Amino acid sequence: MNIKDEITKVLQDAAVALGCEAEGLNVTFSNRPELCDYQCNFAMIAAKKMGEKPFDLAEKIVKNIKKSADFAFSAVMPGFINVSVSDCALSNFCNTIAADKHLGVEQVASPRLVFFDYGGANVAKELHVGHLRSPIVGEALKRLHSALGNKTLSDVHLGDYGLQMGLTILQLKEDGHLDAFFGQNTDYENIQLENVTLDLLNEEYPKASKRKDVDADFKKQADEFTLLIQKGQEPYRTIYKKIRELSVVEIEKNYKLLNSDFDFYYGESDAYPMIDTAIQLFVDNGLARESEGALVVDVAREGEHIPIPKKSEDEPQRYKNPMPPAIIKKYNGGDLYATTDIATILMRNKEFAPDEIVYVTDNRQSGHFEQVFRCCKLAGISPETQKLTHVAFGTMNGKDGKPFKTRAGGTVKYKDIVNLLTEKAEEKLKSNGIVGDDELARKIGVGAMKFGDLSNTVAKDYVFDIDKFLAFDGKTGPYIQYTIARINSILSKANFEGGQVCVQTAEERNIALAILKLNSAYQVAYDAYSLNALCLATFDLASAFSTLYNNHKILTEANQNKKAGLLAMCVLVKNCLEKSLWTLGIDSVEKM
RNA sequence: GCUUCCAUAGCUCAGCUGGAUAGAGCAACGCCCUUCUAAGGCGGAGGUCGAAGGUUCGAAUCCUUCUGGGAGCACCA
Repeated sequence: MNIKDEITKVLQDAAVALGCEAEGLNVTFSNRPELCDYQCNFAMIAAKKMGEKPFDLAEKIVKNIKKSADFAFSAVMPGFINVSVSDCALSNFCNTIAADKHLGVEQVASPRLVFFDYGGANVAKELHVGHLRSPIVGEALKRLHSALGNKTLSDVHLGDYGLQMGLTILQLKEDGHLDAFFGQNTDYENIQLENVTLDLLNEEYPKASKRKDVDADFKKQADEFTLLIQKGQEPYRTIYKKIRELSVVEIEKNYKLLNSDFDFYYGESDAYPMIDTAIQLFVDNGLARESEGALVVDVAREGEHIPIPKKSEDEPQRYKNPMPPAIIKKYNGGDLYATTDIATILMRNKEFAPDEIVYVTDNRQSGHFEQVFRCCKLAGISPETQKLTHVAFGTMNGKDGKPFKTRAGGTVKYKDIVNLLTEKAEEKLKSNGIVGDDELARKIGVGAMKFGDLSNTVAKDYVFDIDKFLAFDGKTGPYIQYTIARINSILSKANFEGGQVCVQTAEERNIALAILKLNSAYQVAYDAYSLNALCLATFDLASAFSTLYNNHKILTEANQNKKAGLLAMCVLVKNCLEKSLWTLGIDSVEKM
C-alpha cells in the first residue's frame, strides 16, 4: 500500500466515525509544498451535507485521528486538511521500493493482453517528419503498459495495400523500369528489380501522386493496377512484393534509430486472406448495402447523420452529426483502408484475441477509426468486451503554426532530423572529451527529440522546434540522461557496499516526494494514454536530485552512515530515472 | 454549413476528479566551478488564464454565447 492510500484510509476511518459518507474522500499531493506534503479538501465538500462549517468539520476529523509517528494532520482555513509525512516514513518508503522489482510502480489488478498498432510507414514512401510521432508515442505507450504489468504485442502495420502501390508500379512501368516483367519471361520470382532503388521509389511515388490529381486516365489506370495487385495478378503481385521487401529493410532500420521495435512487421496486405470472410460477415448479417456501386455499412446511430434540408437543388447534401456509412468495397470491387483495417482486426482476434487494440495515428483519422470500430462491433468481429482505442495525436507544426516544412517548403526527411540531432550531440560530447561514440550521440540526440515530443499532451498539435531540441538545456531528455551520468560518476568512485536511505535533509525529502509523484504519474499516463505526466515527473525527480547534488558533496561526506544513506539514495534515483526513461523509449547513458 | 479539438508569461508548454498565492523550461537580468560532470544549481523579474455571462462558499478547470485558429465531413491512406 502506498503512502497516499494509507493517508486516505486514516482520514476515511476518522470521517466515517463522525458519520460522514467518506466515499468521495480523496487525498492529493499538496499544491503548497511549503505547508504540507498531501492535502485533502473533503471537509469542504462534505460540510454542506452535514450542515457544518468546513473548517469545523476538518478540525473534528483531525481530532478524531489517532496520533501516528508517520503522519501529522492539521486543519486549516477554509477547511483543508493538511498532511505532513515524517522523514522516517519517507525513508521507509524509499527503502521498500528500492527492494521492489517494480520500484514501487503499482501494477494493474488483472493483466491484459494489449495489441499496439503504430508506426504505419508506407512502403515506397520515404519516412518524413510526419512519421515521427506514431513510433515515438506508440512505443512509449506499449512500454508503459508493459511497465504496469500488461502483456503487449505490437505491429507496425505498413501501408502497403492501397492506391499508392498501384500508382508507384504504374509510374515505374511508364518510365521503363519494369520492362523485364512485361516481356517474354514469366518466371517473375527470378527477375530482379534492376535499377529500382529506394531513391528511385522516392522520386516515382510523389510524381505519380501529383499526376493522379490532374490526369483522370492515369488515376483510373492506377486504380486498375491496385486492383490487380490486390487480386494477386502477375506480374503485379511479384513486383509489389519485391518493392515491399526493399522498403521494409529500410523502414525497420529507421524505426530502430528511434528505439521503436515491433513484434510484427505486418502490412495491410497481410490481412488479405481475411477480407472475404470479413465482408461476408457484413453481407450475411444484413449489415451491408449497395450504394453508388460501392458496398457500404451504415454505422450511424440514433440522432446521427441526419440530412439537413437543402436550400436549393444544386446544393450538396449536408448532415447534422455526420457519421457517413463506411465503405468496405469500392465501386470496382477494390478494397480500401477500412476494408483492410476491419480484416486486420478479424485476423488479430483469430490469432491473439487481445483484450484491447490500441491504434496510434494522427487525429485526422479519428473518423475513420470510429467507423472501423463500429463496423467491427456490429458484425461481431470485435467482441463486446474488447476495447478498441484510437490514440489520436496532434500534428507537428513549424514555428509558424503550420505543418512542419523546410525553409524551401519541402517535407523534412526523418533521417535528416536524426542526423542533425546526432551531429549536435556529437559536438557537445566532444567538448566533454568524448569522441567517436556515434551510438552515444544518437541516444542523446534522439532522447532530446523524444522527450520533447512526449512532454506534450498527446492529443494537441505541437510546435516542432528543432533548435529547442538541439539546445539540450533545461527540461529535456539529455537533462535526465545527464543526471544519471553524474550519479554514475559518483557511484564509480564511491565503492558503495549497500546501505539504507535515511531521509534527513530538505533535499532528500524532496527527492522522496518526487519519487512518490513519479510513481503515481505512471497511472496518470496510463489512464490518459499520454506520457506528458510521466515526462514532467521524471524531470522533477532529476531536478530534485540536482539540487541535492549541488548542495551536498556526497563523496567527501565525513559521516559514514550519512554517506551510505546518500549513496543509497543515488542508486534509487538512478534506478527510478532509468525506469522512466526506458518507459519513454529513451536510452540511459553511462557517461556523457 | 455540420462535427470536433484548441486559445494560459515575450516564446514553447504543464496544470490530475472545481480548492489555498496559476507552475515549468527557454529567452533576458544577478549570483555560484581550487571540492562528486556548469548539458548543472540559486535568486529576482515576467499573467485581466481569448471575451462576456452563468453555476458554486470557491472556476484556468463545469454550462451558455461570442471571437480567433486547426482538423474532419463516402469510394486516398
